Amino acid sequence: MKASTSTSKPSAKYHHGNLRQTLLAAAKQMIAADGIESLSLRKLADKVSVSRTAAYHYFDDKNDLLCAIASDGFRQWQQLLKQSEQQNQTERQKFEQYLINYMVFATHHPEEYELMFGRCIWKQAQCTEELQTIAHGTFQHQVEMMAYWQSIGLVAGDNPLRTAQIIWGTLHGIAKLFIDGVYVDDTRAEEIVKSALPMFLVPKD
Amino acid sequence: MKASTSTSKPSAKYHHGNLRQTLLAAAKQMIAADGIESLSLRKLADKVSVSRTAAYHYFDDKNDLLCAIASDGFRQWQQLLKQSEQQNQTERQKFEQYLINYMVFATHHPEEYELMFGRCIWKQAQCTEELQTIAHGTFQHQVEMMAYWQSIGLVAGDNPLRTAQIIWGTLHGIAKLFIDGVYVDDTRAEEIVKSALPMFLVPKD
DNA sequence: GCCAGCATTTTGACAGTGTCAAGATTGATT
DNA sequence: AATCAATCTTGACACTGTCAAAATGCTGGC
Repeated sequence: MKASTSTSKPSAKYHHGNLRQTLLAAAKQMIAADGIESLSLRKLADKVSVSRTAAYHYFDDKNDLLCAIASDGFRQWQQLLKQSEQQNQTERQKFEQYLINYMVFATHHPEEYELMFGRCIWKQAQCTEELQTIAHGTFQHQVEMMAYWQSIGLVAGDNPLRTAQIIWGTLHGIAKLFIDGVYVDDTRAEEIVKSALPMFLVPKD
Repeated sequence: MKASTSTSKPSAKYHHGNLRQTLLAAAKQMIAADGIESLSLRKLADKVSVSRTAAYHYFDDKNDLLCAIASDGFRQWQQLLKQSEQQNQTERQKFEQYLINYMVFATHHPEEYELMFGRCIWKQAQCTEELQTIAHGTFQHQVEMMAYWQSIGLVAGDNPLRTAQIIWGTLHGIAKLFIDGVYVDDTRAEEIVKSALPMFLVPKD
């Protein structure tokens, strides 16, 4: 199979041309609008004006499609991290920025975040090899960053892995309580994270 | 063979007698075994040897049944808290015990925990008035305890609500990462929480 | 040109789901 | 014993994911 370097024209022909991408885009749009659980392959097919089972030529099953969306989410998150790391700031600022980035990403892409880190894929279904790989890479990177910040005396704690787990847990927990609608007050997730920040740092004085 | 041997009353009568309780018990057992999403009203009805729609006489719909299970979960959690609070320990010990209790409850009743705090009910569907009430009470209690520990100089921070949100977020996040299978290493959730504990406390010296 | 072969898409079908409406059964009350 | 309300069952419908087989259109070899 070859990557079609053809003219990317959205024609409504029998052979769609780039159905895989179209499906992914439409699916993302639909879960952003109505949530993961209200996405059905049939509604998706309808939206793209294609038959019910057309998607099965590009995805093994529904789970495979969701995994693909999650993988895209990880790529997006990695790119955002990359951009942010390039700005030259103090390490303290970078750490704070990382926490805020995490929160902003999670709350701005709640459904994709759920796919990336939620039970839907990780517990219930088995995840694609691609997803497994890219997710693991992201986790690894996360731990390494935490370990670094710890090594330079910015972040408290003596066990890097343990500390990374706790900090990530905190971010994840706050994000999920917001996303799932348990925290519904007007408090912004960002502010909560800023409040939590000193907890993680080595005492200054 | 039927599963009716588990219950002490193998009454296969038309009028079941205590179908509501039987349904709840069987449903809990099923979600504990195979997860929330693989619970169907029809399989549940089968297990209890009753017709497909019998449950509709006691529950508005599937969501209503799940809400009832979640409510029971909150009652169970409240009871566990009560027991634990009666033991006379130092406040510091009580705080630690609270964190551990939370983690043990979450990891020992993962599916019920998901119903209590997860998206399934809080985001996707609307929750029962009963659930709303009991859950709100639990949250309130949680915040009050945190505020108290903060007021006596045990827990750090000057904004009780904010601090409660963060600590709860941390617990929730770590719990969910374990429950959803993102944290799969042999590290025990309890130990992670114990590591996190000093983060929350006012520095000793 | 044309036709075989292949990738792509569709149609048909099936089992499973939640849920509503209407009927059947039973225990209790008059 | 007849009636009634609570309880449970049957029938039906729309919706879901997914498989097998058929249909369609593109492309390369003659």
